[in-house]
Parts: sequence; structure tokens; C-alpha cells
Amino acid sequence: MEFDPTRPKWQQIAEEITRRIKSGQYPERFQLSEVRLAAEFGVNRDTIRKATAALRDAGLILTVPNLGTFVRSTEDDQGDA
Amino acid sequence: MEFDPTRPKWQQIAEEITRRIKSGQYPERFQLSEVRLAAEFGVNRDTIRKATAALRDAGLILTVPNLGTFVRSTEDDQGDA
DNA sequence: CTTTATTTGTCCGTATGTATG
DNA sequence: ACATACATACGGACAAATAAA
Repeated sequence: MEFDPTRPKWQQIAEEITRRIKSGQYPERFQLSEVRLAAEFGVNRDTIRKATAALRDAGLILTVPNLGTFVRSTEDDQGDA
Repeated sequence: MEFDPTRPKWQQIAEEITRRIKSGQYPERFQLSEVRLAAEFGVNRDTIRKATAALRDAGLILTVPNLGTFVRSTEDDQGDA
């Protein structure tokens, strides 16, 4: 992916992942590995974590500590019900 | 058991096992199986092994290779006599 | 004796959490 | 943003020793 040098990479990556979720390319429960994403986007894992943190805040993904990061499904507890 | 996500599971499990030993729920010579404990606490065996390693360092339990892990009794060789 | 089950020891791989430069 | 290292946790697999059937 080509990055716009005027905006943060993590932001652009978060947008790209959002597109993939919305389009169904990343279905519910799909696992998003930080290491794999870092390799795919050619960035540091630290940058991927900034992107996934934003997606987590947006409620699009869910992270289970020490296990993995997944696309949120309708059955996931939203925490603020 | 419920885990405090801010502290390592192996640490909390070690504390729980310590309570059981102190209270007599796990008497002297009582056998602690890694596989059983992992199933009971709902964690990986690796996590149990980290907990038992700490208890072993604390001198509370004794592990006989390929045989089992047991609550230490007063007749056990402490190794530093 | 052989078979089966149990238990610890070890190693591999994967993933996130945290911390340091 | 990056590079690196280590800690924590899970899953699986296999070996070696032991015990019991």
C-alpha cells in the first residue's frame, strides 16, 4: 500500500482495514495478526498496534490478550450494553 | 477462578495453591498434577508450570521428574541441610 | 512380559503486552 | 516510526520414566 506522507501511517492502515471489514474481505471472527499485518503493510508492529488500537476504540475489532485480535461479531459483548 | 487481568495468571494461581496448602486443603504429600490443575484453572499447562516453578522456589512443593509434583512434608530433604 | 495410562521434561510455533532505545 | 528484546499465554507434539493392569 502507498502511504500519504502527510498523514500518519497508522491512520491510513486503520482506514484500509476498516474498508476490508466493511467489504466483507475480513469476515466476522477473522483473525488479524499484528505480525502478519506489519509484514503485509511493510511497517513496524508498533504502527500496526496504533492502528488496531483505533479500530478497537471504534468497536470494529476485539483483542483477547495474549491470544489474538479478531473482527468483532454481532455476538461479541460490547461492554456498554 | 477469576483472574485479575492486571497480574500474571501463573502468579495468581501460585497464590491460590499456596492458600490451599496453608489451609490444609492440600495436605502433605498431596499430589499436584499439572494436567489436572491446567484443566481446573482453565489455563495452559505452561502457565501451571510457571506457577509450580515459583512454589518450588518457595519450598512449598517438591517435584519428582516423570513421577509427580507433591506438597512438601517435614520429612522431605530440603537440599540445604 | 506387554500394554496402557499417567506425569513431567522438552521443544516448536503463534500471538499479544510491555519496555528500552 | 522503527528495531529489538523479553514476558505472558496458548496449542500441539513427542520423549522418558513410572505405575498399574
